[in-house]
Amino acid sequence: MRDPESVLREHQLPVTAQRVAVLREVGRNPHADAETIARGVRRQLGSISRQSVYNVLTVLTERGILRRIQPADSAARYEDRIGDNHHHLVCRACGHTEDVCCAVGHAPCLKAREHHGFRIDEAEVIYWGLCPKCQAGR
Amino acid sequence: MRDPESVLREHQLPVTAQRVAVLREVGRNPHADAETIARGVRRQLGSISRQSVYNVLTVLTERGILRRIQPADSAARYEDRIGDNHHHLVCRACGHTEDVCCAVGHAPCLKAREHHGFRIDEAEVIYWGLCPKCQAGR
DNA sequence: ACGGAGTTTTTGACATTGTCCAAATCTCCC
DNA sequence: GGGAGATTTGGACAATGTCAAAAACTCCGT
Repeated sequence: MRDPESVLREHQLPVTAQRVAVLREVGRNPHADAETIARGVRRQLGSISRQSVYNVLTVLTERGILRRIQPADSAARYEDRIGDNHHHLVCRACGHTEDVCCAVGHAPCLKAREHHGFRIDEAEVIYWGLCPKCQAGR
Repeated sequence: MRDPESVLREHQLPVTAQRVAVLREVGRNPHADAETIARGVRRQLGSISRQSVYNVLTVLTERGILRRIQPADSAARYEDRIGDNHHHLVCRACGHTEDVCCAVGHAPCLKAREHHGFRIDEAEVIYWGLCPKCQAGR
């Protein structure tokens, strides 16, 4: 991701130390959850409130600067790779997550055969399995 | 789903009033969450503890009698339609969920283009959109 | 039927993840 | 530098689960 401060200015968002630090953390640490991001920000700034982490993540997600993913059995995770509609590979054992390219490239990338009258805007795909480390571990 | 008591016996699970009632509720009410199931069971039996609902749902899921789905922003939901690897259509506004047939029919139904060494066993697909009612509501 | 081993259910505390609200603080613009 | 408006903070609260130990129950053999 580009320089956090510029990103914020481009989106007409006031630049605060908390926002800059959160953006930096997400950039360094893709698929991190709120708590992990908070710890990273505390290393940068000394402290940040839990609520601010959530505020910042929510605003950045609403503006499309970050993307939120919420695989089963884990807290919400955030990433700054956005706009390419990629999918995720999640380890059932340790939760480790990798990006995988979408077959089609734009959302919604899959067509449901029946839609029951829904207006569909996204097809979310999560591949579940065991990562190399957890395969070896047993 | 078939008669709950027979299902339990076939799986060599002790038959208890709680298990029978939970199975019946899930059958009547696909995609219900634990709390909704608990309310339904209470109408049948008078009472059930929260923990028992979780115990029963966990056991039945482990045995493959039920399937658990966990879309973002909602509690875990359960269904008794299993084995056909179908996917889900979820309304962003009200959470209403419909089943949609899988294009391929067996898991994993999609191939990731890269797998990063993962051993993949399932491709989970959720289509997000607005259900007919929520489209009309605005 | 009855007894008893082993499982299930219950109860209540606790954990995690997140939201609500009001007060204090900060950013940006003039 | 001042001030309006947005952001951050702190603390309470909510939802969804899990843990552990005691009580109750199911099933099987007799």
